[in-house]
Amino acid sequence: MLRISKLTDYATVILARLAAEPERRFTAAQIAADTHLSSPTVSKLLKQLHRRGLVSSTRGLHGGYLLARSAAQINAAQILDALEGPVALTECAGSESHCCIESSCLVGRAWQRVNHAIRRSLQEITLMELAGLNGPGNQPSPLDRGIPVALGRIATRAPKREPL
Amino acid sequence: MLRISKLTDYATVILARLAAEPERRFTAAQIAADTHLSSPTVSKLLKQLHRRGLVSSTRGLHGGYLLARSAAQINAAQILDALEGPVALTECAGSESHCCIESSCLVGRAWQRVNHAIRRSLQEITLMELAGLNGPGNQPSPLDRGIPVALGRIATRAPKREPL
DNA sequence: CTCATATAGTACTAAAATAGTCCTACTTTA
DNA sequence: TAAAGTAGGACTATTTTAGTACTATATGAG
Repeated sequence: MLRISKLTDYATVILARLAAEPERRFTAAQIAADTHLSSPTVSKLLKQLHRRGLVSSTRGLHGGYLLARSAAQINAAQILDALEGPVALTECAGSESHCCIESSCLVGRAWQRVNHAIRRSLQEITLMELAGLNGPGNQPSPLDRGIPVALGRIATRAPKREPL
Repeated sequence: MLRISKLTDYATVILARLAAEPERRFTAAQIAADTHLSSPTVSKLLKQLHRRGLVSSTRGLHGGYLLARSAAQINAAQILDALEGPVALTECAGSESHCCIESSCLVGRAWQRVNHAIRRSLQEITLMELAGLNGPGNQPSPLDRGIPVALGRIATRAPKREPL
């Protein structure tokens, strides 16, 4: 029903690998071998992750990649954003009038709120949790707190359905 | 970042239109005119919604479509399911061993939980809310209750990443 | 200073999912 | 029995996604 792209999934796998050994500098080839992903794909993703500031890189001999900050400071929303950009559940790009009638745009508004709710929940999920690195303590996830969605009554005037 | 397909969005628009006048029987052409969607697309979607039991249909002269049950009894998860089927955030179809290493599948497991959390939140959202039909009372949405995600520690044995 | 080993960036190709259209068959009622 | 409607499937085009290849640039070792 809701999907993330394969590449985003791969990126999470790659980040999880880096998170498992935060001190170690990995070459793209090493990660490819560890994750069984194709090496060009891994390179491509690491480049993208670097551009978005999730990993830091060193060029040249003995170069490689490193998590830019600790796994606890990286969350799922950031990973999604890095790979897929700020795309929303629905896209009603640009003009607000020729795509749908007023009632339909109210629907769009509702989706947008759902979108925000999901996004908030994604922000609560750290890479540490995604990577299963919660430590031996089995402490409860911060996600056990609830996520309010607050989809109350919607304004009468049709608002623009804009990306997240 | 997360997307639903255009068709699913359209379907919501169509359902919202039906919900606005629950007594009235709409022809596909009428809905198309109201929503400014193309008539073949509307027909296609209504057929699909009928097959999934969200709308009831009457054939022949003066036939048309009607919401199968009240807008309060239809939720967003049902709509998504009807249109997109039980697809999950990640798809690690079938075999569990040749797609990724153990740690990566732990990642998959985490996505699955996120998936469930999102799904639960979607189930809380009724068509009434999506259509902005909460009535003049401006009563708070049932979604103001929190949604626990419960992404705690994950098992060590790599589980299969299966669809929702 | 030069070579080997890495990342960085860009462009291209192939495959798959999505969106949209068309056509034919069946049903009901006037 | 004809008109107005839904039901269903097949087909096409478009877009997105995934994957590959190639070139440039940076770094450190000998």
